[in-house]
Amino acid sequence: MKREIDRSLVSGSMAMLVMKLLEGGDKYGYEMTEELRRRSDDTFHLKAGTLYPLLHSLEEKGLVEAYEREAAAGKPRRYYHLTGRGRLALSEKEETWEAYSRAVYRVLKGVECSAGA
Amino acid sequence: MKREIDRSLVSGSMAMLVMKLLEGGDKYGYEMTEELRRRSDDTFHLKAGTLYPLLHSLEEKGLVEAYEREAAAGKPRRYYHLTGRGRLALSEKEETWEAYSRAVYRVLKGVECSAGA
DNA sequence: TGACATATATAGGCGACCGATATATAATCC
DNA sequence: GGATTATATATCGGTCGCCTATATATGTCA
Repeated sequence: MKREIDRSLVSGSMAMLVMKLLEGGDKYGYEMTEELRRRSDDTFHLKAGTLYPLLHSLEEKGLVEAYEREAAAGKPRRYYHLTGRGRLALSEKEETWEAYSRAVYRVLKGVECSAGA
Repeated sequence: MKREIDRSLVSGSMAMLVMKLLEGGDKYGYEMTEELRRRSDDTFHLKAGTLYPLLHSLEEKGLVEAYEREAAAGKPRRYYHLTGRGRLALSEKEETWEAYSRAVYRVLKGVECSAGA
């Protein structure tokens, strides 16, 4: 079931979603793409070309920390850990998201704010 | 009250919101920025530099039609009308938006899909 | 006269995200 | 043995959404 989402609507929230995944425990990149796809019910297809630069930029900002660990087989994995500042940034982004989606809802459903319409 | 939203989260849905405004009747550009600000409870500050190019592109795609009308005073106003194709595109965008925000909700709230977590 | 609100318009730029491509390792299949 | 696929990370170049800055013209009010 491929419910591919219009890319123009998907912008901006990937950093929040990735950090949200890390809230539940340290993870490596490839794992995140899989988990995001599963948890979003196949809605988000986070690409490698998006994810890895995103993780690097989060690391630069001190929102995540990385460490390498060998896997049972294959290439060693680069795990990411959400820092304290990362948790703070995440909760801010969540608040922002909720305000944003509430506002969209208000416009779409025609809810007027105190002015009865 | 200035609840300015992080721009990186606001991307992508402006075309939908603008068409939604036009669903309630023909409007001119400046009017839309005011109404969007009001209907979103001061969350969306749609700028002229965003709106007018957006309206032009919607017109090119045949989703809206424009006509000029003189105002009681000041510059003549350019009204926009949502076409049939525009209404169709709008309802698609609304569906897309709802699927997207539902998916974000699922990730944020940790709702697993049938796999009990 | 000069500031401000109304009203539309474009150029230039920034940043998010993706496609294409490259890399290395291991398993599977023929 | 060779080809393909899955795992795993990485970068470059490009597209596209939105904004800042700027320009334009008109009317009002101090």
